[in-house]
Amino acid sequence: MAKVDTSLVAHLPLFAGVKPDDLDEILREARSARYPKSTAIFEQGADAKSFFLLLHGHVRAAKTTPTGEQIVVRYVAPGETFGLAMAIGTAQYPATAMAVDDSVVLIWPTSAWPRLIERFPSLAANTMQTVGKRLQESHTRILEMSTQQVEQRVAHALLRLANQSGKKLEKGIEIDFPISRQDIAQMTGTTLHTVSRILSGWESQGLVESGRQRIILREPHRIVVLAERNPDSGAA
Amino acid sequence: MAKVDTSLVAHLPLFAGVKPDDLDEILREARSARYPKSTAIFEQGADAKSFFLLLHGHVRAAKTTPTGEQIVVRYVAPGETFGLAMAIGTAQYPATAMAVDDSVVLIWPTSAWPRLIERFPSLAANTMQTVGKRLQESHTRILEMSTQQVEQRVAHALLRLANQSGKKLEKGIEIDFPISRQDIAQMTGTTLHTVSRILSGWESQGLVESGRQRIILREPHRIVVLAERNPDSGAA
DNA sequence: CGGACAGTTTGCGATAGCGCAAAACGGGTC
DNA sequence: GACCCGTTTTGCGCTATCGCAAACTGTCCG
Repeated sequence: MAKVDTSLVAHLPLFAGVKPDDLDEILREARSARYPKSTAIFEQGADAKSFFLLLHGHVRAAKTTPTGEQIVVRYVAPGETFGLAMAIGTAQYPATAMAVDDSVVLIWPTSAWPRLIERFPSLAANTMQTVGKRLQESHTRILEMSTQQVEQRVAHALLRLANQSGKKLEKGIEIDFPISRQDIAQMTGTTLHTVSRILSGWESQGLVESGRQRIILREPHRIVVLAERNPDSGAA
Repeated sequence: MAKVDTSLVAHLPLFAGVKPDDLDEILREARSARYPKSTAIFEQGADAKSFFLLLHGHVRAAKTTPTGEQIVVRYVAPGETFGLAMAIGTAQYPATAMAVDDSVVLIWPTSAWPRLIERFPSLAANTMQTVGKRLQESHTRILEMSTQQVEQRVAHALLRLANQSGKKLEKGIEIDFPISRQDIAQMTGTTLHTVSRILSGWESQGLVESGRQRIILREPHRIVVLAERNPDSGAA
């Protein structure tokens, strides 16, 4: 098993307050693995044998209903953890994780968690913060779904993606991994058709430039305006 | 300050794995307070000076948008904690808490938290579980809002309330605190008008009996069916 | 180079649920 | 016992969004 360079991960929030030597010890318990694009990392409902830290690539966490509909819970960016089922006291993964790009992850066995947090309390504290932040994001999402219309929700979703995984280029900000209209629909609680119509509209106004699983925000500022505008105060 | 009887709270999940003597020490750091019906316990955005454990009554946690719309994040039942901002690393409360019934709470100063979890690690672990559970509930709610129609969401919301705070009586299960159509609307992402229409419909079918801020589920089982039915497989 | 296919666009009805408005209904108060 | 106020009910028109269907397009593959 290849040794993981501590300098690559030392700055991550997860390891804030952990001493270099300790970090070394923590990393020794992990192995790394590569998941090619479009492969599943774990499935919803499967026993949570491991938890993960994403090093490279992008991972989509999605939840499926009994009737087969899906929603995207979140996109994981490099440096973030996922599959933390055990930390929150669940024996099975509550969602499915899939690499949307060729991805490299660190993997710890779930069984190592209790020992790790006992030896390194900041790990527990940092994880708590992470989970807390996700909880607040969920509440924000619920708030948006309750009070905003689809166009605003899509605007917010794209801005968040751009913020989290945007690649700056001359033309604007490009979302740095393949994402389809369907994916955006599943993030915002709508249908791919509606998303397509909205993006078409924006494209003709020069707000975005988009193609097959590719979106560039050309005028982020104007999209912010869209996201925040009160529906009934709009143009004629 | 009146001393809190440890036997009243020892069985709570929050204190699982805490020794009686330790529990005593933990409780010594808390004070208790009474909030009459309809009084605010803390406001969204205010500095998180304290965290709370509900002993009696019911508390509604709600989030308000910049434009004044509200959603109900959750109803707190006796034995549950709320206002855990500091645990999740936030200096301000992300929501407003209001007593919906005369309520009694235990209050710890936020500043006590770091010391408490250091001395009693199970507190931290238990809190992590709680937060994790809430995160999953949020995801479930998002899933429902994305894939189900209003009637099903209302059914789910009422079943959850009945489960959490239902009082069994001969006629059925009564939700044990005052709750308006508006409240239910804010839990399900719809309007009070739509909730009213739905409940009227159910009432005429004998599924519920309801009045001013009062709801009794007369036929929980049939409501479960409603909650789960696939929209397009319904009656003619 | 010619499919074949997944993803995207677009048109066109259908409709669930909203928004407004007005009326009816408790339930507590003086 | 009359009154007042917050809650609930209900009617009615409107529209944002869905759902289906069909055409289109960029990409990968042989």
